[in-house]
Amino acid sequence: MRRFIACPADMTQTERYNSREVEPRWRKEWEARDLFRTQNDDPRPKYYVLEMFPYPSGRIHMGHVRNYAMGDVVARYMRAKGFNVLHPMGWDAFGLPAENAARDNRVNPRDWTYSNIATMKAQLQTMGLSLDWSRELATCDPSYYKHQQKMFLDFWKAGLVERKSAKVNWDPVDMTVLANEQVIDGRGWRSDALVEQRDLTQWFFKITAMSEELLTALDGLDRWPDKVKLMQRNWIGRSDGLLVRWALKSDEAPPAVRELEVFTTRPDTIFGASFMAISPDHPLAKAASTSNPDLAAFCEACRRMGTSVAALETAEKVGFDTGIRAIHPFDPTWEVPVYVANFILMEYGTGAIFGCPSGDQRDMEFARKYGLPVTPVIVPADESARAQALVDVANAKPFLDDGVMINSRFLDGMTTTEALEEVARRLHATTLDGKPVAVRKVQYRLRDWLISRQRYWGCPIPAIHCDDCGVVPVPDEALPVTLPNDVSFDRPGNPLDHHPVWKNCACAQCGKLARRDTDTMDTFVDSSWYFARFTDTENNQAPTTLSAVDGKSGWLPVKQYIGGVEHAILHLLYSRFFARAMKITGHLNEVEEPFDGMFTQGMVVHETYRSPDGSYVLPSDVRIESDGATRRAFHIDNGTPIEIGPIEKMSKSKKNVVDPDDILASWGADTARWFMLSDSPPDRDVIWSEEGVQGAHRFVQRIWRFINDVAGLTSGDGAADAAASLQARKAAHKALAQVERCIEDLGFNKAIAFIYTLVNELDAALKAKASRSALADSAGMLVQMFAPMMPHLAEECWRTLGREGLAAEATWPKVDRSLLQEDEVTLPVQINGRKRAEVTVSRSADARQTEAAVLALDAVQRALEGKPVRKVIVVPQRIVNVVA
RNA sequence: GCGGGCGUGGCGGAACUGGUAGACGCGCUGGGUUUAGGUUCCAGUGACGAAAGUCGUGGGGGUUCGAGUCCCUCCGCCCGCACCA
Repeated sequence: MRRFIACPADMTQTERYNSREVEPRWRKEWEARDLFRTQNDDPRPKYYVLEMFPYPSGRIHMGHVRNYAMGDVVARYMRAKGFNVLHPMGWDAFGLPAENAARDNRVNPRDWTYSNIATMKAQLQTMGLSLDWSRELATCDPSYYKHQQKMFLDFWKAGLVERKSAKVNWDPVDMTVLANEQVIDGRGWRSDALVEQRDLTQWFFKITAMSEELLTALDGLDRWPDKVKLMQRNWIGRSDGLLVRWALKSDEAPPAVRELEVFTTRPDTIFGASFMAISPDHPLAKAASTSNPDLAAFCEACRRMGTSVAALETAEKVGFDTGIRAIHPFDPTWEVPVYVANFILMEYGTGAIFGCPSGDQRDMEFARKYGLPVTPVIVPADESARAQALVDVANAKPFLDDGVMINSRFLDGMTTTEALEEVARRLHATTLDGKPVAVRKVQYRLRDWLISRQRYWGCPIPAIHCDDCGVVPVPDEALPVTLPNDVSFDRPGNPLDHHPVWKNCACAQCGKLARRDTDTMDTFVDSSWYFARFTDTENNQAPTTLSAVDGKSGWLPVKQYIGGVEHAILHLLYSRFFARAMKITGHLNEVEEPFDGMFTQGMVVHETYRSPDGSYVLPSDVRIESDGATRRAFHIDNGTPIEIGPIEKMSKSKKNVVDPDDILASWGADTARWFMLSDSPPDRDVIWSEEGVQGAHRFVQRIWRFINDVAGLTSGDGAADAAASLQARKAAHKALAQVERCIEDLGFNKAIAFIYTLVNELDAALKAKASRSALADSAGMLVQMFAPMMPHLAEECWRTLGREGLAAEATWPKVDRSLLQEDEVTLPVQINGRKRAEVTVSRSADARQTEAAVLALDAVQRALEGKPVRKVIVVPQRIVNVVA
């Protein structure tokens, strides 16, 4: 409760704002009124705002605080604007850390996960987020994953699921598939065992069937960051080229193999071709290996090199001449050697290329290494640059730009673009075995999504393996296939596979004893549709309720999605695929793009601290002293000097972390939220600093004092200063217009800057004896403007001002445009582009009147020094420039 | 290597379609009040200069009455992809 103490200076003094007492009180009030529960049948227009749901790792971190503070501003603002806002929260609850915890601490993964969820939910609730907790979900709950299994089956029926063989990294000791990043120098990161390349039969979602669709639809995502769209474009990686078939010389090629098909985007360089290169996994390489033990050994060596990032970067380009010769499509006498090369990927194109050393760095290296000819075929269009380009090619520097063709027979003299068309046309017109030598082909980098994981803590794949019937889907009515609880992590490998009885089941087709699929789904599947699940309130029969999920009465697409840029490709691309797949299988009505607006927020970064021995020190163990320009750090316990290091992403290893619990407990949620939003543009990194939080906290106190001063005003409006009153109202409406615009653009830092300005102006109006009513009205608007960022303080101020109801329920005020118009405007006056004076004219003054007023100014005449005025440029409401 | 972004005071950053550069905050300086559970108020704070003024948005050039903003060029930093044919 606030209390006033009489003060000698005839001012009131307000007790300091106590967030510890105030914040829980208002949260209880919101909860008691069930304020943030969203009804699907609410007639107001719908607005769906969503932040990426967290993985229940144990505790929230400051990145969560930032992410959810932003989303909450949008949610509260749109609610005040009259929308029916959906703002839910859930848990991305499957994943490996739970299994690691189980192994290391002998806890059950489910117990570990749910206990983390309880902790983190309490933390989030302390933030005062306006979330509809009635829709909370956890992806590890059978009530969630049963729907996912149903959709898997529907996707399967629709031909969107495929079980096929793929090349994977297999760790023979841990008996599991490893991601490329987990293979270090060809060895498993845990076991140190040599990783084998294995062809395993795995489950895939056929995302490549939608490559073109996923690519072109990016153009329609106006409210996505360009950066994210670009990353997705590159990831999908469309290349337009030709498939060209080269005949093989019959005496060297294996029997029955008569041709080699290559994919190329540069057929114009075909006369610069000096070798063919094929993947060690290419059928031709395999066929040729049978009669050539050295080649077989070479291919085997290539396979063993692994696919780790390190291996690929350091691997030298090596090849093996198969002795086979290919015949140039335009010259039957021109023979080109066929090499097996370690850098050719079987997964891309046809697993075979022709190499043109003069136009490609990699081909150049290869040609130099094996003494293959280097024929320049393109030179710069600019003749003066040609000689140098030829010297460069001779010196092993390929020419990569477009230009003019040389050494290319019928192409000579054409531009690169012309040559491309001409070659394509001629290759198409040429036949080999009665068919055109070349056809156009669009190739994508995107691969099918491998969703099989040999893990326990994931969504079981609802499939049955029967010796007689093959792979059989689990019938819908047998769902969910639930995870057993009694699993052991004593042995390496998949606990589901080791479970004594779980995998035994009856075949859904023939009824004979069969085995469950023991793989679980990639956890990215779980997060690819949770936003749709949130739209459902009680229906437990189907993954979505069509009337609620999208279309006229539904929620999707999410109007504003907020999360880290690290999901730019994986999660956001998978979700786009899922929405399309869900539409095909009838789980969505019409939506194909799940997220209408996407925003990627920056990280929370912090200074690093190190003791003299080099070890990192937590910020909470450091005391900072500053004398003038320099800041020094000392250990809080023993006073040892601490070195202040660079500002980096918060990480446990560098110990530059602050615990949200500590921040929320000592400063309060509003201060933490305010600082998170105020200090940097939301898409950039924000530096967490003690000084910064203090500044935010000072502002909280300042608002509290100001509101109490206004609430405590007793003087009637009669004694008020009319000009100050008008100023207060103008300031409030001016700020309101700005804050609105900024919040809608997600420019929270700018919105906050305008709120600061408003407080400065209202403080001045208070001192200038503005009327009680003007101040109270303006202060009310101020409270509404910061309510989305600091909801608890807003409630307390709202009540102090004696306003009805809750700030969280108040309708957003309307900007009074008439108050934004000034009767007189002050314009800067430039002489020859340099500011020399200012002129104040009536708002309605036309250019002639303004010009006359400007030329009458002493300062202008002085600056002109008697020179004649050649021209006067008057930009209404902006500026005047006198040209002399 | 390819693609993208950015470069503004001591710091974080403002500046909508070219129109008073540095809003707002942090920090700092000086002063007042009070005194300590993260005080508050006033004044100042781009550089140089006593001042009028001059110079200032990574460097150089250009377009324009006028450029942080547009164009060319160079430099630096950050991010993404990386043997993709």
